[in-house]
Amino acid sequence: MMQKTPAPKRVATLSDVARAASVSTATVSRCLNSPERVEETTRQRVMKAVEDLSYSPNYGAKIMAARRTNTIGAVIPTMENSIFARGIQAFQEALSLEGYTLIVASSSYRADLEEEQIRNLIARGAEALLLIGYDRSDEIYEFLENRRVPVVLTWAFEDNSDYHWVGFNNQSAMEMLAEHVIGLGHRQIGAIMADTMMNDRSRARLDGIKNVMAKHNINPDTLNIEAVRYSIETGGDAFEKLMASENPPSVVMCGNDVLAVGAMQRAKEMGLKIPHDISITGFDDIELAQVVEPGLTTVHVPHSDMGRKAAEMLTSWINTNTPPVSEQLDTYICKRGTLDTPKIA
Amino acid sequence: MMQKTPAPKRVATLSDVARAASVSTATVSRCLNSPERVEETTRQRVMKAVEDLSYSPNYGAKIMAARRTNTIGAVIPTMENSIFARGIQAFQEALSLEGYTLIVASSSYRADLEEEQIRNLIARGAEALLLIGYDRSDEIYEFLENRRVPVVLTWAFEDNSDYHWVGFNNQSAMEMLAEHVIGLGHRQIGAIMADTMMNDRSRARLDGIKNVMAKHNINPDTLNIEAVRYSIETGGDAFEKLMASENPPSVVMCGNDVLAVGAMQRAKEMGLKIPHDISITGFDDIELAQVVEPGLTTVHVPHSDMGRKAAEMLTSWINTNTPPVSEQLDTYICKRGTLDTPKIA
DNA sequence: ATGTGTAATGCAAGCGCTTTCATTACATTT
DNA sequence: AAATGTAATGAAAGCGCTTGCATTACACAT
Repeated sequence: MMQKTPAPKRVATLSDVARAASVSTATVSRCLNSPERVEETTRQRVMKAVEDLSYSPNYGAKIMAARRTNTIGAVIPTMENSIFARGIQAFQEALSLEGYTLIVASSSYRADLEEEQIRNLIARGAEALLLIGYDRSDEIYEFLENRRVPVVLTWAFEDNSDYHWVGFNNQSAMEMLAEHVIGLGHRQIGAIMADTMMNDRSRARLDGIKNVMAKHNINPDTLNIEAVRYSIETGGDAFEKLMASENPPSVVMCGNDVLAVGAMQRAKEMGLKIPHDISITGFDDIELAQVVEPGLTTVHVPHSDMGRKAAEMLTSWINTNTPPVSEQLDTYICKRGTLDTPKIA
Repeated sequence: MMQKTPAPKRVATLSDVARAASVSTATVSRCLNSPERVEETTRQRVMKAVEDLSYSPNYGAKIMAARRTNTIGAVIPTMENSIFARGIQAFQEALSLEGYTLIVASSSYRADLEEEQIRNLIARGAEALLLIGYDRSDEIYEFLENRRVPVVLTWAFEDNSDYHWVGFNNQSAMEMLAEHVIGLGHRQIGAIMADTMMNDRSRARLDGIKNVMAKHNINPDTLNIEAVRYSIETGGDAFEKLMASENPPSVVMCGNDVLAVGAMQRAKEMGLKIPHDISITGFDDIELAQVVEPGLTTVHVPHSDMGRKAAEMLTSWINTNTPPVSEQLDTYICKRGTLDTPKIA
């Protein structure tokens, strides 16, 4: 079987089925989409033909004729690590409850690719979109608005915004953590963040740290920042660089858990005891954070809630044609074992 | 903006653009799909109209008219943890190099959902499919064959098979690990596996352990098995159960890394030292495995290679209409710190 | 028998695009 | 000036489906 893919025989269409079952295409269509509207005996005959011919509807034709796709799209920066996994999983579960299908695309944190993916999803018939953060070109927002596409922005939150959000305030979340860190006595702080170009979440988190430093009369310019791509490896490299600087930090605050775990690993390799010799914090509270040792002190983000609520907002928006009200979710500090008072020099 | 979604004004179509630019729809289509075939000045006029109207092609119409989708589908058991993430990421990167788009669906390890998703992807125009393992109904294989859909099976491998594979032999991979484990002196073995119903990988791995036990004259019936869903939590619970049994194992071999990490965590909570008091092994070698402490001894699976090769096979199959030859990839034991000789009772 | 209401079915238009084939416009050759 | 070739464009035929409307079949009431 499948050995030599025989001459590409045409695939069965609705009218093939109709012919085989000696009915009209309309009847076949109804059998498939609203079976109660066709008589039992006819339906059985039709279904048999469907079966025999391995018929499967052509989606293109279907959405064109029906003008509905029941599809919602999401474009996320990456599928590689699990930062977005839990949220998207919850999103998709909630969507399927409402009868929608999710299609996901990833942008590799690149604005141009994201834009392409957005257009792609729309072209593919996505009736609404979940997007991460808000840093993107005016053109694409304009495009979305022209097409009247319901869009909900997640993983961030902004008051008095024209957009619709379900997320959290990255800056104040990080401020909370920074307060805690500085309260513990840390003065020399290092930061490992994602590149802040076109990454509003990362930028907000960084601003959070700086704000709190300023508030406590620590010159924000003394914040030693490494901007890198998200990965365990790069997190480790950044950590090493930070520690090699002339005023090595007593705490390294990381833009997310992946980076933090990379830093932790490298610290261990360098013979540093966490948190005795060096404190490290993360952001996101993904699986990884509770699995490393010691457990990573991080900011807990309500991934599942966010996904679920985003789904509710979007489906209700589609159904009622009324934009939903934005919703701000809470984060909290998840204290585990990587943060302590600074080591006495 | 977006404040109250005004009356759902019709979205621009190709002919709207054509009218706006005073050309025929054919010309607009050519501008978009083979710009070199239309004169510079005309093209500019058309592109301006496209821009002005925020035109975006209707995918349904497009695939219907062009009879091509440039889309390849994959259905994976879960997106939640990162077991499949690296492989799929590589798959998608390789595909996009060839000009294909990937659409992913997940089945939650449920055969019925997987079948639904497969039909869905086909209906949506997937020209080929990547599937995990081979446990699925005859009907769906028949369906796929009738429709002449190129399908490559991954994460497993079988010789002399009618299907096309790019993967590895789960059983012999696990046998290799079991040999090592038993060679270290372990006799009382525990296993935490995914439910083996409709999960060929899990079944093969389990068989691997039993085989090697038999070979070394250890009664395979003494293998203490816990079958659970994949998660850290359930892995921990299973571990606890295993240790509470009357002949607690000196080593717990887990069906994958997620389970193993769960077991490790619980072991620590129970005050057990790894690997001194208890040895634990995993399977997959995902990120998690190198991050826990001690590092998890596990079977390394060539995720990225598998994804990349699967993409090559599928695109070449589509292009040449010739099924590719299957490819078996190697796994190896990744020795880290969770496996040692059994503790002397 | 005839009339009426209802459920089952068919007819055919049209969804928005691509593509073949024909036409037109223009440059080049004779 | 006529003939020829070439590049740019347009006309129109579908692609496979849904669905509004028309038709038919049949049960029941008159």
